[in-house]
Amino acid sequence: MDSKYITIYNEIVSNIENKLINPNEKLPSENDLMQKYEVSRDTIRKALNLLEQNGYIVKIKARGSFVLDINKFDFPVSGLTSFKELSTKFNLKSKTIVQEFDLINPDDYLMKQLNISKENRVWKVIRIREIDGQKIILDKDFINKDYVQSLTEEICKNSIYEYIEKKLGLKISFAKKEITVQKATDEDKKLLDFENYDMIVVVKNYIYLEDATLFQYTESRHRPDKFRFVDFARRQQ
Amino acid sequence: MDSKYITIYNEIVSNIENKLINPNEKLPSENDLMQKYEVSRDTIRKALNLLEQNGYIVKIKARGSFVLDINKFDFPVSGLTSFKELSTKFNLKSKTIVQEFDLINPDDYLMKQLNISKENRVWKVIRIREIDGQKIILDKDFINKDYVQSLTEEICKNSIYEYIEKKLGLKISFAKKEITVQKATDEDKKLLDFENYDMIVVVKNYIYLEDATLFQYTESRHRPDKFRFVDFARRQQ
DNA sequence: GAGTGGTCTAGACCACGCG
DNA sequence: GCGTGGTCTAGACCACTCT
Repeated sequence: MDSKYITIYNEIVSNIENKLINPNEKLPSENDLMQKYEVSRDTIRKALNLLEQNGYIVKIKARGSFVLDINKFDFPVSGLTSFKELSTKFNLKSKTIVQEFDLINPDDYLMKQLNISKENRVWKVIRIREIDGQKIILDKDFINKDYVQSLTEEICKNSIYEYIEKKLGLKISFAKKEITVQKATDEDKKLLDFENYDMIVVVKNYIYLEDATLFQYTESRHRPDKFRFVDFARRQQ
Repeated sequence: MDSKYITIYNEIVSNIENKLINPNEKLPSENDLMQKYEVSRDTIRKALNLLEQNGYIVKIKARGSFVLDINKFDFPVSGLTSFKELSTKFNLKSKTIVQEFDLINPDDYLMKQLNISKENRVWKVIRIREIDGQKIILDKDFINKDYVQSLTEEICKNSIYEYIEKKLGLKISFAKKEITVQKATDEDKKLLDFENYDMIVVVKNYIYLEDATLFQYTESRHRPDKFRFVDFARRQQ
């Protein structure tokens, strides 16, 4: 059961996405919305703040809240959205090849990345992502076994996220992401359809659970021409 | 005069940055903070929510709020921070060369990017950013003259942002950012110290004012080896 | 002057973690 | 069972825009 403000948020989001409210149009005032949904102003304000944070509206003091015409569906790699979620969202013909699936002892690099000791065990999953018949992305996932006891190759073919969140009930709360561009390695060139590029876009993801423990490190290596990252940033006051 | 919750936010931020509260330590509970600052709980919660959004803390239900050990100063290109702000923050030896400074009629590409018509006039500023003696970044700014009447080459040598925000009092509210990797152009290779790279990282920025009008389009072209983007993302519920 | 969003207060009940 | 953060309410005053 969602809270009231989440329900209201979702309703307004679908109104915007289904063009029941058009870009640049004004939303009803907070007072009107209070009456419409029969809640307090604070509840309305929570819903509107969420809309603002997620780039659906702008609130302008003494004027009202306005729908933005920034296309939300334009976001290929924003936030924490997984490959599975993205490809289903865009209806892409995609395929995942599990190249390697193992339970390993971490080396020094991994111990540092995952902030663990050599007693820990780590799931190592290497996957190749194919879109429209081209091998574009090389994903390397390293997951602390303390948090995910069992994992199968079958799960990796689908979505690890889905398994972790839905089956295990672990809650992912935030991630730190770093994007750099590096020389492509021989491995990159071997495993991907790399044409003549010599650089690769490396996205490192450090993924944290609700209690702020780091449990997964992911390195996502993209062919440069197929990489696109869109971000929506608000100016801190 | 800042509002109470902003003041409290700033105080806690400086406590965290000055290590008066250490990473992984627990903040006082909302109740304690209410008494300490003599404000209502709502005001404390606003301050804590800001801290959470900006990656300083995690709030865990029924346990408390905890300081994160993610280094905030690790963020080279996050949010809307300008080159000037970044280089002073990191004490980098940097230089800005104004390559071109003009008032132009927009071409088709620019009309589309800035969502304007051919009657509009646009400031065109091309700047080369030098760090540690190397020409690393090529910045192309296009600013709708409707919003910024006068601009000088002198201002461009410093910070356009500073001029716009402090002198003109225009408020930047949000930006849409897109990162891609492209083939470097001859212009890139001519104007930058490009060594042997043939790709360039292109960051397109669409910058909006408080009333949601698009007033600036910026294209920032980075030498691939010197590019780094760090992001902090929260999972939407 | 009416209407808007921004801030702030003082209460309330809840679900959850921990001891 | 106590303390925690999450949600919700009902009121208040302010600065600002619109007309």
